[in-house]
Amino acid sequence: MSEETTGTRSNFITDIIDEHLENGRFDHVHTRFPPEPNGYLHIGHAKSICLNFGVAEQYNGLTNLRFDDTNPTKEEVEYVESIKADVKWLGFDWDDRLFYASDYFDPLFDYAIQLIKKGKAFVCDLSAEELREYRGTLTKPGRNSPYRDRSIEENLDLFQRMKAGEFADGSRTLRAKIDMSSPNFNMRDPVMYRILHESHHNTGDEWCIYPMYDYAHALSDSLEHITHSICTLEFEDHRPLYDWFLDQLGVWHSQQIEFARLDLTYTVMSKRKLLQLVKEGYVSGWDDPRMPTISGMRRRGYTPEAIRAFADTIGVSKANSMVDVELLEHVVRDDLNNRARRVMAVLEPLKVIIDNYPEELEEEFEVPYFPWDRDDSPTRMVPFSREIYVERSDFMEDPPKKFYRLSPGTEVRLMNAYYITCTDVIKDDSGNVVELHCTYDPESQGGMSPDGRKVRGTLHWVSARHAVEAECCLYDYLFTKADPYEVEEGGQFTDNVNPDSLTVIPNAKLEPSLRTAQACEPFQFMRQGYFCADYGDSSPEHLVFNRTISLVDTWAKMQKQREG
RNA sequence: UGGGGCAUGGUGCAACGGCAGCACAGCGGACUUUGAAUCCGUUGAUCCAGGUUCGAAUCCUGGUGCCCCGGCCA
Repeated sequence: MSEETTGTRSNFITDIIDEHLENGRFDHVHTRFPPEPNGYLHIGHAKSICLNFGVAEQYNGLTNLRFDDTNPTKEEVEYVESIKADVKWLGFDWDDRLFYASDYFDPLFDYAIQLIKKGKAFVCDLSAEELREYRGTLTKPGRNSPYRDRSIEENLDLFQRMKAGEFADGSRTLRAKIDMSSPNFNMRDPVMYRILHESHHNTGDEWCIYPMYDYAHALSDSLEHITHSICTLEFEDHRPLYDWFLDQLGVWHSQQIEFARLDLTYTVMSKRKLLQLVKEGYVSGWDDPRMPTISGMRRRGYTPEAIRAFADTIGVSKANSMVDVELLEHVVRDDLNNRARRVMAVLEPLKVIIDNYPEELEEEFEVPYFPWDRDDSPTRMVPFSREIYVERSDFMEDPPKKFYRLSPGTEVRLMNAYYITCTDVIKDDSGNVVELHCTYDPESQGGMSPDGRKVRGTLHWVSARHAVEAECCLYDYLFTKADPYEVEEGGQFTDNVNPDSLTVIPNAKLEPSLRTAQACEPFQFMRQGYFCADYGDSSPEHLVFNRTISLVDTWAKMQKQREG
């Protein structure tokens, strides 16, 4: 039923929800997307966003955006702004339900008092190192803190004074009183509050004690009456603690559900690692088009629809897996194929002089942007003249078999213009081809000849006199290894950074219509790939285009196979 | 036997006791004013061993492999 209306497949999460709806555990669906504002969102977060918003939509439910901002040492407003922008850009709407865990510091404090009064929490004076020692090991149970049996009154007093700022960072914590012999570390009297004399991006200096994730998250979900709290696999062990807090307090009890995070080949997906790439200058910033961040992908020319289609395609499960980046690329190409205007641009120009074309003559051809829909497509005028540029790789003096492009004596079609035949090859002293001379067939205007003779090769071109120059950035994978973490002894993932991930072409030749391209507006440079003007660096005076992704290149693949 | 989780073509996801299917990748072909797109065809999988059953990817038992957990991070 829900499948037909949204196109979303069912999965183990919708199975759980269906069960809850049937057995009456819940009568509606309310999810949340809870990022910590300590970095920019990446494609892995996009999966989670699509999941949370998608599942809610599927059940006519709601989704909150909540910033999980309980650690002021890592969080910044720059990040909250970028996260809001990214979620919006992806096409999701939290309406007026924008929350911060830090909005709940007061009620969270009150809940902590309640737990103390119930004898379920205590102030502990153990140092961090001592606490680690008391916690035990994987196989050995922990030991009770010597402060575990403080009176409720003393705990209340101490906790208030922690809040009042009487104690130094790290000198005391508030801990839940659970079970130091639990095989699950999260239940060995976990820390609920730590002292941090640190300014918070949202609450400023109002607080010097901050709640820990497990405590804050469970209760934030509860306060917002979230039904299904969807998170990643590593929190599976935390669920008993999540449940414990809510049970002890007897409050609204959300169901935590864990799924496998996204892992992509040739990509790192941890905010810490991405931050390192930014800080150490491997990329120009969080929104560098090579980054797997949502802002990087946006800048590169991916559309929100493509990213959502990708999330849809990969599905969701509990199995750790590594998605092949080619799947992402396929979805991006598929999306762009349907929306990108077709234009002509020459990346590596080779001058062609058409000897029998009149020197002063200029023609303009009206060319549709969507060639498969000639009648209804918008068009633009493309100028033609005696000297044009073609792609250097479209000429070979000594071509192999099945090379359908230009070579001495062969005839090819200039897309939407004329047939030309190469008559002469001009080289410099070192033997490099610098210029081609051709003749054209005036009868073949528009790219068809009246005699119907077949011309196999079709080339894109740009009139030299009218060409607009642009910088073009071509991107390759940021890493040379499918798994960037596969390193030599003592190495680290940055050893696998691809030194050729960015190729800048300083002066590509574009057809003049591209002068007015809008940032992020998708174009297909025919026979090359999808490109868009860079929203940061491009201007009418200095055009900069990013290659979003190349076209599938069967010819290049054949060549490679021949070599290998 | 510390605890928790996961195993289906090369990759990701379905099949919920009844013919193992979809997408990507691969391979072959058609078409083509993009060596793109499109269209058609096609190779290829249930971790292992037992058991229950007329029938098991699915249920049971025992193995094996991989992932997560000893922050006052999230």
